[in-house]
Amino acid sequence: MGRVKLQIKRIENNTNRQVTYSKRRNGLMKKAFEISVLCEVDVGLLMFSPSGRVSVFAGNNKR
Amino acid sequence: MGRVKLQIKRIENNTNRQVTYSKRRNGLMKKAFEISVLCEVDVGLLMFSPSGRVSVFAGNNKR
DNA sequence: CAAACTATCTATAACGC
DNA sequence: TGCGTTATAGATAGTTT
Repeated sequence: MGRVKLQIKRIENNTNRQVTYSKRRNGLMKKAFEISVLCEVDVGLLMFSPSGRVSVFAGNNKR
Repeated sequence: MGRVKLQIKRIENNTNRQVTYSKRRNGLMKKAFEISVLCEVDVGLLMFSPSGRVSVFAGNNKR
C-alpha cells in the first residue's frame, strides 16, 4: 500500500522503521481483532519491538 | 474491503464464515511476516479455528 | 517530533467457473 | 466445495502541517 510498492526487507532507516512498526502494529492488531469477531476464533498475537516493548492482542470467542 | 462494507460482527452463515476465516488467516499471517522482516521484530501469531485446527506463525529477526 | 493527510497499493467480499 | 476473478473497501508510504 502507500505511495510506492515496498520491498519486503529490513527498513534500514531507524526512524522510518520505527514509524512503520507503529503503523503496521496497529493494522495487524485490528486485523487480529476482526478475524476473532467475524469468524469466532481464538487469536493470540505477540510482538516484541527492538526497544523491548511488547504488544499483545488476545481475542477469544467466549466473551 | 471487498464489494461491500463489512460490519465487524460474527458471520452467521457457516460456510461463509469458514471461507472468510481461510482468506483472512492467510492475510494475517502474511502481514505478520512482513512486519517481522520490515521492522526486524519478533512476532508470534496463534489462531485456533472452531474446528480445532491451530495456525501458527513465528517470525524472528535472528534468522 | 508527532499527528494528519492523501495518493496509491493491498486485501478481500461477492461473484463466476 | 473449492479456486480464480473483479470491484471496492481498507491499509499504509511518503508528504504535509
